[in-house]
Amino acid sequence: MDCVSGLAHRASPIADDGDALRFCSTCTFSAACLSHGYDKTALADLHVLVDHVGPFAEGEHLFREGDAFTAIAAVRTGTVKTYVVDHAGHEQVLGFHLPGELIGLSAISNARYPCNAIALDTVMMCRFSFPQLALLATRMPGLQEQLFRLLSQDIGKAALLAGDYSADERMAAFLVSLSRRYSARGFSPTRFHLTMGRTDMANYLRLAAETVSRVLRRFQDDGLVQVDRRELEIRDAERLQELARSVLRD
Amino acid sequence: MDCVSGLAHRASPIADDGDALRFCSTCTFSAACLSHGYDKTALADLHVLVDHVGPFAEGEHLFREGDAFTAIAAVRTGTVKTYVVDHAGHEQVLGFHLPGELIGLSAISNARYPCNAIALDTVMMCRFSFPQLALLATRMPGLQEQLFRLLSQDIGKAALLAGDYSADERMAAFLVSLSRRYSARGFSPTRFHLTMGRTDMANYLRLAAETVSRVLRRFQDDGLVQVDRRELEIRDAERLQELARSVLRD
DNA sequence: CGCCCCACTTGACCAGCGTCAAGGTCGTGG
DNA sequence: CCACGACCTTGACGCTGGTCAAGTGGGGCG
Repeated sequence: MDCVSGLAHRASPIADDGDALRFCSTCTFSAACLSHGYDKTALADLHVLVDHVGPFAEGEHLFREGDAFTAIAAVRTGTVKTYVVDHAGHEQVLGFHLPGELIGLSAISNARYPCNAIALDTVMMCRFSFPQLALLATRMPGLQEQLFRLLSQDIGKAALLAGDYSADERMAAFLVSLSRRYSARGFSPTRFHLTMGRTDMANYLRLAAETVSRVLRRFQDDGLVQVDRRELEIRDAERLQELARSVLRD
Repeated sequence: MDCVSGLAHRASPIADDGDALRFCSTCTFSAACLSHGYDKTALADLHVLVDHVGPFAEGEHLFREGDAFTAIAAVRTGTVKTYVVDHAGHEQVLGFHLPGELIGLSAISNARYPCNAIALDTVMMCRFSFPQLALLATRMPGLQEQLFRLLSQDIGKAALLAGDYSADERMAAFLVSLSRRYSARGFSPTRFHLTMGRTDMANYLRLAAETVSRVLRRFQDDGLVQVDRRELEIRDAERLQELARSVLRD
């Protein structure tokens, strides 16, 4: 099985021309992100330990809870959902990972993935062998520093949804976060496609799916957003941000 | 001000004899924890960049949100509470740090502390200069690995309380967690002193102080615990763990 | 010794959100 | 074109836990 947690597979439709890396902007971006700058020799060093994997079809698992961890991965295209299932069978969504974002940092501590990862649409990934990355980091202080920084960042992020916020605040924060993240990758900050269903959003925000539906409805009636099925338009970013402020802390 | 976030101060009542490190077991433990083993030369290397700070009196701040970050610190004695204040003035407790536990890992990403830290009783700390630690890590792969592991661990921990659990589950998980952590440091797993007030517990568990009171009362009536003011005895660890299971995921 | 203050407890009430149940709508395949 | 199913919406109702208010009790200080 073509899987992020393995290292054997290296097929990529983009790699066929023998010099794939030049064409993979996300990959270059990820490498730059890791090396914290576009230093040429650093990027070259990083590129040799990058692996392109995918495509994964919608509904396909990238890895499952308990799988051995060997590599961290960056999303190139598509959306990845990470989640755990509690002993009552309820799904707890931990996050949605958009293009350019890293997956797997929380797996380092036990060398096993602590959660499942599934593709919400067609997903392509860049995979970085972690042992090799760590080894390289001992020779590149900038890389080490950046890894520390990325890890540290994720600690704070997790605490974000842990507060006791209202359904409105959660939803607003979620939409603002999506908007900012899409915007950072060059997509429209005001119009985007929700790649996850209402149930996934609900499980992420710790709400019932019905509540998600009702809140979105009310946001629309209040002129904050325009929702049609999974297409979303933000119509009053100002007020939405105001609602999200206490959650996002900015 | 004697503060963890600064590096100038080095006074320690224990350091007076000129060879303090031998006597600071927590410090040695922390160093060992960081180097992931008791390798002698590694410990020696680590010891030279350790700083003993304190004592901090109850209510004294170790650092505040926005302070410049230079060092991570391990609690030697006492309890440290980390928290943020939302724009409505409500305190959100992020964690309680017992002897042997590290503070400050989430500050690496921005080089600023993202939260406040306050002593709940008399607190002594070991401080490790982070730049020096990172430098040393480039020469000691084991240390680097351990730092990655510790950072990664904290990512998962934060997600713990993020689920939508009942008041009972939260409280049970909190007590079981305290019990295990005290036990790991050689204290009794069944009898310990709650160093935080009901309000602090409530703000940590995202409950109202009244609810904390009621749940503890009911736990006592059901024979799960015996509470007298801040003294706590666990009387039925079995059932308490069963209640906490879904939160702790074990 | 006694007063006060603060942390905690207890009770009554209420609201937000989850649950259950019944529609609605879109896309797909026969 | 219709029928089915998945996903979403909408409504009615109830429970958990928050809020408000009134006690209780222990520790510290005069």
